Amino acid sequence: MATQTPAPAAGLRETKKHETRQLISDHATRLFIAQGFEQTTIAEIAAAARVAKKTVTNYFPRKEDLALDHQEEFAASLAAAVAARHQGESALTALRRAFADAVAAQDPVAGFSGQEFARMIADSPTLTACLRGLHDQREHHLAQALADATGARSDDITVQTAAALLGTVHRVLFHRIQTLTLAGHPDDQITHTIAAEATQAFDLLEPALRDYAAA
Amino acid sequence: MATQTPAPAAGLRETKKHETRQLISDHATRLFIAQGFEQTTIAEIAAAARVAKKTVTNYFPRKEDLALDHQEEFAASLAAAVAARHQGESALTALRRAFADAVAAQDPVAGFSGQEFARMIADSPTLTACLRGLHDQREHHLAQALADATGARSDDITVQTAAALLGTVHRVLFHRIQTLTLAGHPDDQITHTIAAEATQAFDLLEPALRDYAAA
DNA sequence: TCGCAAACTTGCGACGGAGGTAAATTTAGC
DNA sequence: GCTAAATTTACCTCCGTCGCAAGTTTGCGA
Repeated sequence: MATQTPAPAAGLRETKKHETRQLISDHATRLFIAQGFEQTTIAEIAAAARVAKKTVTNYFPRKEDLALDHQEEFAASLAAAVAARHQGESALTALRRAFADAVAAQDPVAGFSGQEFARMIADSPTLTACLRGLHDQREHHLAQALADATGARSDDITVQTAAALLGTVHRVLFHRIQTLTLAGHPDDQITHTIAAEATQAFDLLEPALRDYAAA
Repeated sequence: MATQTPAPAAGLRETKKHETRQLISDHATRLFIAQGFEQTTIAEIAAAARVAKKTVTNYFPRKEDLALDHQEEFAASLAAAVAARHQGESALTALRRAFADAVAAQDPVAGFSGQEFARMIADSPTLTACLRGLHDQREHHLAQALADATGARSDDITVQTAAALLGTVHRVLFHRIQTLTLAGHPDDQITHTIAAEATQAFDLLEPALRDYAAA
């Protein structure tokens, strides 16, 4: 009886691990938003969460990891959209749809992160640099997905350029959402504004990439 | 006679300052290339140049500044090309010309930095992140130049998108030159290869931006 | 024309925070 | 209880920043 471990979820150990991680993350975001990212030390976060400093850096190797969550999901989002495109749909069309859906859902991954969060990022050079890196990773993953879709090599100049242009439009719109959020616009208004601007921006790429990577 | 100071250059102080700066910079690049960026400490550089640690960080606030020179020139290059465009020439055409010229001249600012230097950057996450930041600054300056040229606001979505797309093509080609350099291709061959690829890449933007910001 | 003192700049040692290693201690799972 | 993993503790290096001393330029008066 006592040895019947597998049934109740995934063991106490795993549970506590996730709890600790969440505990640290929660205290971190709270302190970051309250005092700013650069102004908050890892020691403070550890003290607030009642754990050792090493435990913090164990779960989150870099300080930025404490602030920016869902990095993997973000980096993979564009590649996933291309991989999941409909029959006969081009990469551009799939990415238009993916963006429109994310905006309609006011997805944090698209840039709807809340005003305080946007302020935290904007005020921290470290975090803006980190965000740039994430956009870059996202572009690389997209290039890989386009290479898979077209049969070309991922370092082919056409693939690279297509991925860069598509990723760039997403990046510009992401920043636009951030800027509007920072300026205090309500999410519903942003959703409306961005929809029109996205059409405009993506339309620029239509002649260049209309049929690129059509399934 | 002895009091005739103004004629010989710009004073003893300025001279020594530049000498010290150059001395530090030279030792830094030598060590970086020899052992890698991350593996070289500021203390080592200071010891090699026979100055105090603080003197190094005084001339070069961040460690990256020791490796990446001509940052201002790089960041301003695209904006300058647009500002100096010919009569009736569009921004796209001006930037095509600027890139072609830089490639023909094998300009370091376009990516012709030498194999060892390219290796140093590629091997260092810090430096690649810094380079991303420079591309970003370059895009911002370009957006400002486009805003000036068209009379629009620099945070206008059209300006932002145009700057991003144009900057992106330059960025992709820059990385391409770096990659080829890293792979050991001689500069003359790269020049030839890149010329064709640049035509291809810029052509993608022709339908979108053919007459944008035409003077 | 000359000297002199105030203001600025350069160089220096010391400190705080991020990130990492190694060993000791606790705690889940068997 | 025993093994293994997680957490803690202590310690270290290195980057980047903060007061302090020394030297140089400049403004002013003689």
